[in-house]
Amino acid sequence: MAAYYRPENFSARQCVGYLVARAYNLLRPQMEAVFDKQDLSFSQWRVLMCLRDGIASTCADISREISHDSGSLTRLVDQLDRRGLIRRTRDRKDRRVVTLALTPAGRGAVGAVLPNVVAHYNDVLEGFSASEVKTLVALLTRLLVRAAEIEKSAGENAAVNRERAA
Amino acid sequence: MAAYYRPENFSARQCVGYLVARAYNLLRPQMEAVFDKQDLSFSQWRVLMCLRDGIASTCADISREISHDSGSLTRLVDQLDRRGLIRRTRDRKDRRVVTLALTPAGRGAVGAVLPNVVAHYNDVLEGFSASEVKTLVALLTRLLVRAAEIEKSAGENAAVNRERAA
DNA sequence: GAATAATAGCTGCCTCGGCAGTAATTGCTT
DNA sequence: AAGCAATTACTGCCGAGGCAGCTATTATTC
Repeated sequence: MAAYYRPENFSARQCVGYLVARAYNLLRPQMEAVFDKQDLSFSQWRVLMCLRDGIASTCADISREISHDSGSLTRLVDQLDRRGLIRRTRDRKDRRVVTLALTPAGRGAVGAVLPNVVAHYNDVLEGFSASEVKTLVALLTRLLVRAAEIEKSAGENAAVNRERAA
Repeated sequence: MAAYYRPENFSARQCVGYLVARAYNLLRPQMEAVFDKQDLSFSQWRVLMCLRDGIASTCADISREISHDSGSLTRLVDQLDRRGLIRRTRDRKDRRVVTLALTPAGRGAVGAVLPNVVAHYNDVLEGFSASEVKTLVALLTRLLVRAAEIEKSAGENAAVNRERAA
């Protein structure tokens, strides 16, 4: 695309980033309320979903998936481990890696909250047709992929700069 | 809509909330990097944009717009005020209210960063047609409106419960 | 094969932002 | 008119999460 936004006619309310931030800031506390009964946080839930859906199974992969730094993830994993919802296993082949897995209790917790999560998202999507939701999901996914690309190339540039400085 | 999601076939990657969170977590640090040169934070930027676009002009309205609590907003306003980017004025009609306005310096700061902001968002939207962006903006806006409705009714329910408890 | 780089996970430290509580002001009720 | 509820802005307090630094392990390079 040539260039959708221009400085002359830029307005926050038409800006994808502004809207995403606003949506996140509205949805997140609502999700926290949904998880409150089960004593879970939204971030913990995201970790559980990564494991349940097979999106990622090591600390490093999960931290990339949910954009948390590795330190923050260690603490999240600590909490879930302490409550017996997940299990840590040191990898045999690569002994740096800790592989995570849902325990039966963890699967149970997910099953217990899932109906409430589903109900809330359906509530938020009231008035949307199925095809509209599909479109939204598809567009957000594309945005995501692109943003991750930018992230990655920014990291590489930083590495190059570090090298130049040395 | 009947019910888009169901517990049986729910997957995180197809979930609007999961995608919004991921998008936010990717976009936000990128925006922080854009503002870094001007010593602005993304949150400060959002306040400035509210004022520039006439979205809101009091602490209370801005705090609702960006979903920050009033305490957090006070501190954001402190920072911007201290740097001379905005001006606080106690309202004459309603003396509880503090009305905010951009100073010339504030307008200058916005103008200085705006091209970089625009450039970054265009970068993120590479590969999107203009109509796709319009669709995404429209769908996100509808999601937002609905989420705000839920937020509001949740607050009313809480008030009712408080009353019942009393 | 030794040296260097890169990656995984972990630990202090610090900032941002949410929560609860406060004072001042206004609106509502009766 | 008077008291009660609601709203605005502000202040301590605390937790979540980012950053820098660390060790252990693996990959790369010479």
